[in-house]
Amino acid sequence: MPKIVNHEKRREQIAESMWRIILEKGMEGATVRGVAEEAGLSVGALRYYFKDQDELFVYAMRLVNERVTGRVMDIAARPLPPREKVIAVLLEIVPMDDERRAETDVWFSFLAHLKHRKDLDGIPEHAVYEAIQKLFGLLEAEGALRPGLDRELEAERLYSIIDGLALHAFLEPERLDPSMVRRVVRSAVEAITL
Amino acid sequence: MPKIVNHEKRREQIAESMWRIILEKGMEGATVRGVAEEAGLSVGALRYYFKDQDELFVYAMRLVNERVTGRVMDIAARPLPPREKVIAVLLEIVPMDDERRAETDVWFSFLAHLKHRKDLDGIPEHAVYEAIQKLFGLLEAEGALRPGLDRELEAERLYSIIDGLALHAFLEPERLDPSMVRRVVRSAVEAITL
DNA sequence: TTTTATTTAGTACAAGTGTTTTATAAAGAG
DNA sequence: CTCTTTATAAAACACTTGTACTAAATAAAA
Repeated sequence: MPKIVNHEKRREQIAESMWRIILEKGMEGATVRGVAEEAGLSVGALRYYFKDQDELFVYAMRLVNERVTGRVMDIAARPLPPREKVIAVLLEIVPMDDERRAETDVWFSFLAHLKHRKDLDGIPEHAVYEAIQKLFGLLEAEGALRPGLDRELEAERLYSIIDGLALHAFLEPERLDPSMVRRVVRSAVEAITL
Repeated sequence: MPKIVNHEKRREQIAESMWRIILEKGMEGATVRGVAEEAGLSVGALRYYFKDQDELFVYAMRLVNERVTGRVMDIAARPLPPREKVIAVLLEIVPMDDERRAETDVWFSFLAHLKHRKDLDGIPEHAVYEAIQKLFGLLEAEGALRPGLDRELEAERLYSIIDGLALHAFLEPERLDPSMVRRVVRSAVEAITL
C-alpha cells in the first residue's frame, strides 16, 4: 500500500551508519542524532525502525557478530588440512586489513560499553573462546594435536595470543604489521600441532 | 598565609575518585559533577584544582601509569634469578587480584577514550611493549635466553599473551582465575629461557 | 584584628542528550 | 481522483553536560 521499504535492509544500513560513527568518534559519538544524520535520516525516521537507542545498540552489535561468524564458518567448511584450517580461521578472527580492523574496533567499543550496561538483553556471546575450544576439538579428532599437551593451558595461551594481537591491532595499528601477525599466529599453531 | 592544603595530595584524591567512578559507571559516568560528588567536593572546588575536564583526565591517567611503573621497578630491583625476575615483573603487569584488575580496567577505559581524543597532550606511553623489550635485554645479557630464538617474534608473542590475559581479566574476570594466569605466564617465560 | 590568599557553595547558561508528539509526504487501493 | 497505510520530517520536551561567574567562608600572617 505505501512506499514499500525493506525494513531489514534499512535496519542494517542504520547499524552500519552507527559503526562508521563509532569508528570516527567512538561510542560517545554514537548519539541518536549523529547516527540519524550519518544515515541520512531524521531522528523520527530512526525511531521508526528502532524503538530506542538500546535496541539499535544491540542490533548493531549482533550484526557485527553475524558478519564475522559467517565468514569464519565459510572458512571452517573449506577442505583444508587441520593445521592450515586452524591457521586460516584464526587469521580471519585477528584483524589483518583495514576492513576487519574496523570491525574489531567497533566490537571492542561495544564490549567496553557493555561492561557497564549489564541490563541489556540479546547481546551475542564473545565467540572467540568457544571457537578456539572447537578448533582444539578438531585438531584432536584429526590426530593433529601434539601429544602430551596440557590442553586447558594451551587453549588459554592461544586465546590470549589471538585477543592480544587483536587488541594491539586496535590500539597501535601503525606498529603492528600484518606479516608479523601472520607469523605469530602460524608459530603459535605450529607449536601445538604435528 | 592562607589555609594550607597539600595540592598534590588533593589532586591525587580527586583522581582516585575518578577511577572509582570509571570502575562503576565507565568513562561516561566520569562527569565533572560525578567526580566532584564522589570526592565529596563541590564542582567549583574541583575546578580549582583542575582547570577543566581534560586536565583531570590526563592527570588521572598519568597517575595510574606512575603507580604501576613504580611497582614494576621495585620488583625489577629485587635480587632474583633472571627468569624469576621476568616472571615476577610480568605477573605484576597482568592483573591478578581485584585491586590490580581495577587498575587495568581504568587503564583500558582511558586508552579506549583516548583513541578519539588525539588532541590531548601529556599522555603517558603504553609501557608494556618497552618493558618486554627490556626484559628480553636482561635475559640476553644474563645468558638466560634460549639460543636460536627469533627475538622479534618471541617478543611479539609474549606481548600478545600479556595483554591478552589482561584483556580477558578485564572483560571476563569470573572465568579467568588467577592460578591459570600464573600458569600461562610461567609457561610462556619458561619456553624462551634456559 | 585586619589583611590576604585560598577554598567553597551556589547559580546561570549554552550546548547537547534521548524521547515524544505532531505534522507532512509518498504510494498504492478503491 | 480520494482514502488509507506507511514512511519521514520537524519541533517540542525534559533533562544532563561542561563551563563560567559570583559571593561567601576560611585560616594563616601581619
